[in-house]
Amino acid sequence: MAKAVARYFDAATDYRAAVDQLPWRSDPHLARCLEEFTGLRLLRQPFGETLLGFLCSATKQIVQIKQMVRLLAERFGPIALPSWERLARVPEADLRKCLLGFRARYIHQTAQFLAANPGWLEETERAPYEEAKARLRLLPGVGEKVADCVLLFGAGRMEAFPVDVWIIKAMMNRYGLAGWKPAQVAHFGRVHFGRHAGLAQQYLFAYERRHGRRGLKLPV
DNA sequence: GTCCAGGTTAAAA
DNA sequence: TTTTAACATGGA
Repeated sequence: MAKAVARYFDAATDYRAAVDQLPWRSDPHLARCLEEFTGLRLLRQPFGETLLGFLCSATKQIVQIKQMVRLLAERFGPIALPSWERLARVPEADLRKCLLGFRARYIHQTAQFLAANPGWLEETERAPYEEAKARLRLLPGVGEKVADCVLLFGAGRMEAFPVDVWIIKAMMNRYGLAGWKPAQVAHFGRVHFGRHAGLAQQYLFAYERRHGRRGLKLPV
């Protein structure tokens, strides 16, 4: 498990330098997260696989997302995850059998689009952050959050700051941003955490998953 | 049985 | 422009 994941770490990233540029000196909560999760690393997964994984993620628990991805690999891979080229030849009804629910349509339509536009995904991966994000958002099922996840974990863009329910909770519980909407939280995150906001996001996420389980209000 | 899960979309206000 | 509901499914 650890081994399989480890090959996806981005060894080229200088994490010491990146972490040092985060505002931990003026942010006690971030400092606490950095201390508790020393050695935390970002995944660097293949771009297309990351897109597929996060197209499965909407309002699903992580264990269930893993299950969906595993079924896709077993059913259509069959060794690893199926390519988009392969997925384009899979009927939507067959995708639905992988517990995907309404996400099956997202994957099906995305596969059709990618099949009709060869090289589009590779170009997107190479594009500057804002442009890459805008392109990804053209795909059905890809909004702000998923686009940022694909760029952070699939392209190593550390300026991406995905805002999910855990980050909403973290901002509410640790930063007093109760009632803030996702777009507002995203803006705060980019401004407050800076160039490596995505790295900070992972620390906040890890901390909130460990300590913020259940309930919206928690002792800080 | 009810609520929620690493959201997005289209319609309605 | 902002808010609301629907979307599928399974675990807590």
